[in-house]
Amino acid sequence: MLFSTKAEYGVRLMVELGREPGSTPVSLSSVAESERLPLSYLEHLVAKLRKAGLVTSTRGAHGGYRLAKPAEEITMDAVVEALEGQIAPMECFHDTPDGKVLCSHEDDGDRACATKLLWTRVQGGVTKALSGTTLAELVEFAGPGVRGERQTPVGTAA
Amino acid sequence: MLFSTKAEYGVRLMVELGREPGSTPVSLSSVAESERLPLSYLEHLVAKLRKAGLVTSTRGAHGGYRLAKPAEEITMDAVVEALEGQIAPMECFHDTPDGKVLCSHEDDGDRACATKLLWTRVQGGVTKALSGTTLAELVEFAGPGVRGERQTPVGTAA
DNA sequence: CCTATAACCGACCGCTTCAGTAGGATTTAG
DNA sequence: CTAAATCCTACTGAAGCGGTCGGTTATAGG
Repeated sequence: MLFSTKAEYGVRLMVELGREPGSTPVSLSSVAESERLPLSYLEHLVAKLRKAGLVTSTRGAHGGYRLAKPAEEITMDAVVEALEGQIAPMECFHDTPDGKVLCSHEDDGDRACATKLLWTRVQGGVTKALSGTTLAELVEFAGPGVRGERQTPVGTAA
Repeated sequence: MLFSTKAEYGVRLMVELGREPGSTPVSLSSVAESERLPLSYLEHLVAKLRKAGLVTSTRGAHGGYRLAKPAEEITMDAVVEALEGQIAPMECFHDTPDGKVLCSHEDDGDRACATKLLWTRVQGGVTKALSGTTLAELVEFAGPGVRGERQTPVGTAA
């Protein structure tokens, strides 16, 4: 498996938040219920999302979480990276702040690391897929939620 | 990390075999030495490659491993899959024999799984990168090996 | 003020995988 | 016969995964 359920659950959580009109915060427990996921585990995941600046929280009664910016401006590479950590195909594969790709085995004399070409291509494929997908797309793809905000019900004739 | 060192080591091993003219088998110990990898660990990896039909072995003294087919005909998706197992972005994500993509959460009523769109794209990006790369490309990219078969030394003027 | 509801935080736990080691059995060239 | 090699199984320490638990803080409503 390329990713763990942290990415799966976390993305589902983000979609759930993205469904909400905007101003009203959504409680984790309601997300846990509608997605049938353990609340206490979601707490860990949402903490990562918050630290990454993707969601904001309001504490106390009637509190909950909201998207930090509109769903159209949230690309999934940021979301997945917040949840899973740096996305690289291989341990020896860091991309530096300035966008370069490094491989720890580069010092093997002058010859290039045999696998670098392959991992670079894989890296490219993944990041392209992730950064080319916005949260808004997923929200629309998922359709209306379990909760009852059924305006313009998708799937039925207008 | 998307992949473990099993893929890294295994690919390096394949490249090492791909460097050889063809008929003479390469012993694992020589691969282990030139790639500076633990021999006994390579044994596990090469077993997977052999079971996947990517390499053939000859036992006994002067034995070793050879590619089962020319490097141009070996695509890296087969190699990585042999080493890492089924390549899917997410646990709930199987591709059936007939090429379809399945998601375990499909039964959540009639609405599609929110994350399916995302994982499908990631899957596509990865498999495209892997299946679009042949072992021959990597062998050429890596340049001449540590062993002394220096005909047409790359990097020096002809 | 009290209480219910919520976000926060850290410790813990069983399980699986990873990376590697160890020891042996079998095959084969010289 | 012996050295070199593949082959096979079992084991191990460390880390991550998926999840639980208990407790602290903050806040809206009565």
